[in-house]
This record gives sequence, structure tokens and C-alpha cells, in this order.
Amino acid sequence: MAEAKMIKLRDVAEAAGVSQGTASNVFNRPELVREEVRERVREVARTLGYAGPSPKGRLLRSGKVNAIGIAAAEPLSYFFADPWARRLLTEVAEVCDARGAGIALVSVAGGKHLAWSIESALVDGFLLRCGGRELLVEVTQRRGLPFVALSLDTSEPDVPAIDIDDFGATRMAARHLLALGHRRFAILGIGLGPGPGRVPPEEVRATRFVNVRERARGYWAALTEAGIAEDMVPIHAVQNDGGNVGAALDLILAAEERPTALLAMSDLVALEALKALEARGVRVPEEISVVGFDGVPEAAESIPPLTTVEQPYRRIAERSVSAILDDDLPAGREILPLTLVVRGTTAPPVSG
Amino acid sequence: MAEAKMIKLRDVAEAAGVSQGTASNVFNRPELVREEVRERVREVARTLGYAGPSPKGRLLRSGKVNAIGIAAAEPLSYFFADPWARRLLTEVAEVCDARGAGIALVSVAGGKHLAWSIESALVDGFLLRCGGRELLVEVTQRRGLPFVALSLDTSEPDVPAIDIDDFGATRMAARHLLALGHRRFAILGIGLGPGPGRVPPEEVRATRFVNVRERARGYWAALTEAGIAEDMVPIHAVQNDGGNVGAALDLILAAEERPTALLAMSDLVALEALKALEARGVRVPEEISVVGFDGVPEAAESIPPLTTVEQPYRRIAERSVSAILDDDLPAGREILPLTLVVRGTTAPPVSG
DNA sequence: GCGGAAAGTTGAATCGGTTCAAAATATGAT
DNA sequence: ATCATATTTTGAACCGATTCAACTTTCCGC
Repeated sequence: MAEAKMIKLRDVAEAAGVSQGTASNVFNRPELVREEVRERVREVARTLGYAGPSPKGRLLRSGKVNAIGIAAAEPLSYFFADPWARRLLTEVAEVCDARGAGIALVSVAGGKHLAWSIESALVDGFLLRCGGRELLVEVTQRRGLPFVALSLDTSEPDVPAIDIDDFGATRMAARHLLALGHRRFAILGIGLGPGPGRVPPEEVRATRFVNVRERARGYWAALTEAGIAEDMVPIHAVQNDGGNVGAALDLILAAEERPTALLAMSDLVALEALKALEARGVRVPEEISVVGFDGVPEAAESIPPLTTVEQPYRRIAERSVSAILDDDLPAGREILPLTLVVRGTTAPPVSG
Repeated sequence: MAEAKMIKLRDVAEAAGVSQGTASNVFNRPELVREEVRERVREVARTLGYAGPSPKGRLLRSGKVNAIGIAAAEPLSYFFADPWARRLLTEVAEVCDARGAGIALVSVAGGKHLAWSIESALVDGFLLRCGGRELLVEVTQRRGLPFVALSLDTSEPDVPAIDIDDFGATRMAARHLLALGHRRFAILGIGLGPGPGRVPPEEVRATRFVNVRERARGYWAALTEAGIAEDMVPIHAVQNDGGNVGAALDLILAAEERPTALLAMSDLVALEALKALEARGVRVPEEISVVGFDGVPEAAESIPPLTTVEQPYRRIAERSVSAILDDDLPAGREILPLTLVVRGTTAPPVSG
């Protein structure tokens, strides 16, 4: 039942009466081989059932696996469950596919097991989906393979990282609302504790998540340009997974001067807010405008479709795959811009 | 900047004054090496910055890549978009992870490109997500690596395939409803044309999708047991992605003897039906019960949560990964049972 | 018919390890 | 001490290809 015995290039060469080198050329640089010989070798290969040079041999010789590893400090299911991961991975997969490269998923959720996967995966380099844990970076450094850190939280200057311009993006989001005429805002912030409850600016500045800080700074920058002070804009803590959004909203809507626009630090939260708003009979965008952050696929499907700033998934994918495969690692932290996608949840505020 | 020069096992052995064989043992079978020597080699390795034996060398020698390829005749994004694929892949990923094996995703969507990926992926074998296209099987056979066909549609006896018991599952679903007291049914069928519209049994038997035929047979078998004839149960064609479910429902609800139970050939369709039913003000399960098929994660989240027959994702994953990695290919088509998951969309029919 | 260039082919080295029979060394019993 | 046995270590073969310098053959023009 087992494959009798894999025939190898040498067998073919022998059977065809040529040197192994020539046989190799038949498959890799056929133009170097005389047609007659080429055909003969091919014929023999066919007869013997030789499927072409095995990638294994090639790998060893060339050193290139032609595959990149994607690692996260989460269970593997994370890659298929999280919207951000799915979206990015789709692009990464496509980019790799176009280049004929493979992708290998590796999880490092289980403490000790961690080192193993990263240290033994057969890849040319890694994409690290960080999120604060520098442990991932450390382990990967030990392996000695090139890697790119994605959404790395610490700002160590010497680790190659590709990141997004959180500051510019949220500033853009706020400016969009400002341009529409909004003057009263509320922010739905993540990474600021479980919520619900208003979080003072100092506390926001003190969070250990850089991206949260930057997003807040971006909102404030735009608002300040328009003459709106930080304190005028309440930041409410909600959970990363959308928990407590309803509660936060109740607080926000109860204010005497109800805001006309909502800035959410993630699409997931914005989407949750949309649902909560509908449940409370508040019409979007007529009564209140909402802007998200991330540009997950679901954002285009909501009712109404969500206005948001979209991460440059494709570019992140292209840049990081190229970094690994073309040996073109970013020197430090490289920052990519997001784009504002205006959809149905933003409109001018009702006058009065 | 580039890694000075990768030090290899031989360098370490040399520097430590032992043979390469001993050095190899230090890393792979340390118990064979005297403690003193072992520590010395380890120390030298550390000093030199040797990260342990490179997987590349090991691969060539052992022949095992320790990774399995997952291929579909769809763009790579399919793996992250389709609920079934995501669910199964999550399990596959987990099973592989537990065994320290990697997974590589390969798409064969682009016609000619097809051969390349499958033929050059660095894996020990493939999981083929078929769906009628035997082309995938053919190409993979040419590569000569072990493979398992998942949801293969043709029933060629000699290709190793792992499948689910469609017949038993739908029979179970129908029996559940029957046991609750239902007597009037309608079936939402896929793979029977675009719909909407009732499809006669002969036509259902003639569809080229075996699984659709089997699912219908399962429903009929249970119904017949209970003395309900095939013709008494309308099968309505809807689209695979849930298209036309609303239209089909309108037809079904318009019947003079409105059915009290709905059998859907996929969760996606059932979920869509739930939405359409709600939009039409028909209460589930009070006025009508609904049973799905597949057990996708979303089925647990719907309101009310969907009663369905769940595919044995974990077992499919385990069985197929083991088939590849343990060289334990199914001889032909191997069939796994599904389980009925009773949730909130089924209840006894209102009497009268 | 000859020299030189072009085209085609060969053979050996190499990639980075693992494996295993055989050799060397240590241990224990007598 | 001595021999048998157990523990370590060695060295060379091997895994399946690619690469390239060197060698052979073919082709051309004169």
C-alpha cells in the first residue's frame, strides 16, 4: 500500500542515461538541455512516475523554504475567529499565494510548548501578531530567522515592526465629523478598564496600550484644532469585545447636552453601539453619527453601513511578506496610514 | 546586518571537541550523552549563538516535514470567510498544534497556477476540501503524497475520503421533530437550482450532489417511518448562500396547511430562514420549528439559538490529520456520524 | 580542414542535519 | 587483574536535490 519507493532524480537520470545535473536542468532550466535529451528524460520520468523534483531537496540546497510563519500568542483558533486577524490573514494569504509562497500558522498559546513551534517551524521568517507580549519577539529572536512584529505594543526601536498610524487615523475620523458640523462628541475607548464609566484624560494617557493612547491623542488633536477642549469630550471605557457598550451609551445619552457624534476606538465597539442605539430607538445617523476604527468586513454589512477608518490590510500584508521573502526588513518601526471610509453612519448633526 | 553566518551543528561540534554525531545527540537524545559532555556542548552552543538543529537538515534526513497542506479550489480567502471552513480549520489547526505539526494553506483557484502550489508545497500530505471538483484529487494524486478528500462529491471507491453521514443526520433531525409531535413539514433544499420553487422528488434524486441526495433521503426515511409520504413534504430550492430563502418561505407560508416544522439543509439557510421568519412576524419555535444542518458557530448565537445536527468537526480533523501524519489513510470513503444539538428553535407544535 | 566560439553535458561539492554499526571507554563481578 | 557487559563516542553514509567549473561536442566561417 505504501508508495513502493519514491523514485528520485538520480533514478531518472540513471534510467535516461544522463548525469544527475542534466536531469536537474531538464526540470529547472530546460533551455539548457538539447531537445532530444530533454524529451527522453521527460519520457523516462513519466514512465517511472516521477512527479518532478521534490521540494525537500531543493529546500536544503537553496535554503529557501518559500513559506512564512504566522505566530500569535493565542490559540490557533484565534486566526479564524478574530475579525482583524481574519481580514489581515486573508490578504497575507493572497499575497503569499501570488508569490507562490506558503503560509504556516503557529500558535504559542501553551506556555512551554511555545518555544517549540517557533523554533521548529519550517519557514523563512515570521509575522508576529503581537499585542503587548514581547515574549513572542524574544523567542523569535532566539530562532535567528527574520521576523516582523505586527501591532507591537512596546516601542523598542530595534525590532522590525510594521504598524499603523493610530494618531493620524483618529484625527482624520474626528476631522470628518467636525467638517460635517459636529461639535459635541463622546468617545468609546478600549483598553481603559472594564467600564462603564468616564475615564479622565490623565488616566487615558497612562494606559499601557500605546495604540489606545495614540488614538485618543488623535481625537484630541482634531478636536483641539476646532477649539474643543479635552474635558469637553467624555471618554467612556468599554470592553474590547463590546461588553458594556450599552451601559456606556446609557450614560452618554443621559447627558444634558447629548453628543451628536460618537467616536469608537474599534469597529467591534462601534457595531455594538449601533445595535445598542437601535435598541434604544436612537436613529443613526439622524440623531447621532458614529465612526469606527479598523475597517473589518462586518463594518460594511451593518445597517446602516459603518463609517470607519480602515487599516491598510493589503499594504501591511504586502510589506511584511516582502520583508521576509525579499530580505527587506524594516529598520525599526514602520508606520502605514489608514484611510477614511465614509459610509452610512455619519451625517451633519440636526441643527438646533 | 545580515546574520553574519549561520553557525551549524558541525561548528558547534568542532568547537566543543566532539563528533558531529554526539553533538546531534545532545539535542535529540540527550540521555545518550554523558552529562559532562552534554553540558559542554550546550555551553558552546550558547556561546556561539546556535539556536538548535535547523529543521531543514532534519527534514531532509527524516523525510518528515511535519506539516500538512490544506487545499481548496477556491481563493485563499475562502478559508477565512466560509463558516464551515473556518470551523473545521480551527479544529485542524488545534489538532496539528497539539502534535507540533504545522499547517500550510494552499489555494488552487487560479487555473494553471494550480499545479504549482500542490506540487511544490512543503508538506507531508494534503487535506483536500473538495466539493465536486475531482480535478483537485487528480492533481494531488500526481504529486504522490498522501491525501484525504473532505466532502468529496463523487463516490470513487479508491480515493481516501472522510465524509459525514448525511443520511443518518437528516433522519435524526426529522425524527427529533416527529418525536415532538410535528406532522407537517417543509424542506429548504440546496444544490437544486436557484429557486425559489418547489422541486419534485425525482428531480432531487437526480441532482449531481450526493450529499444533497443523501440529506433528502434521510428526511424522507424518517418521515416515511412516521407514515408521511414524500409528496406531502415540499422541498423548496434555495441558494447555497441563503439567497431566495425569503421567497421560498413566502411560498411555504402561503400554503393552506402551513407546515409546523422546517428542515433546512444547512445552517446558513436555517439562519437566513430565522431572519426571514422574524421579519414576517412568524414566531419560532412557537409557530414553526426550525432545524439546521452543519453546526456552525453562528448557530449557537442566533435568537433563538438554532437546533441543528452538528458535524463532527473535531473527529474529522483528528481522523484526517492522523491519516496524513501517521500514515493511516482510510481505505476508501470513511463516514463519521453527526450529533443532534437541540437548542431553541424546536418545540412541540401548537395543538390544533 | 582548422581554430575558436557556442552549446551541451558531466562530476563533484554542497546544503544541515540524523542514524547506526563499530570502536573506545567505563563499570562490575569474580 | 580479567573478562563480560554496559555506556559513550566516533565516522561515514545518507536524505534529494542544485550549482558550477571543467570538459566534450557541435557549429561556423574562412
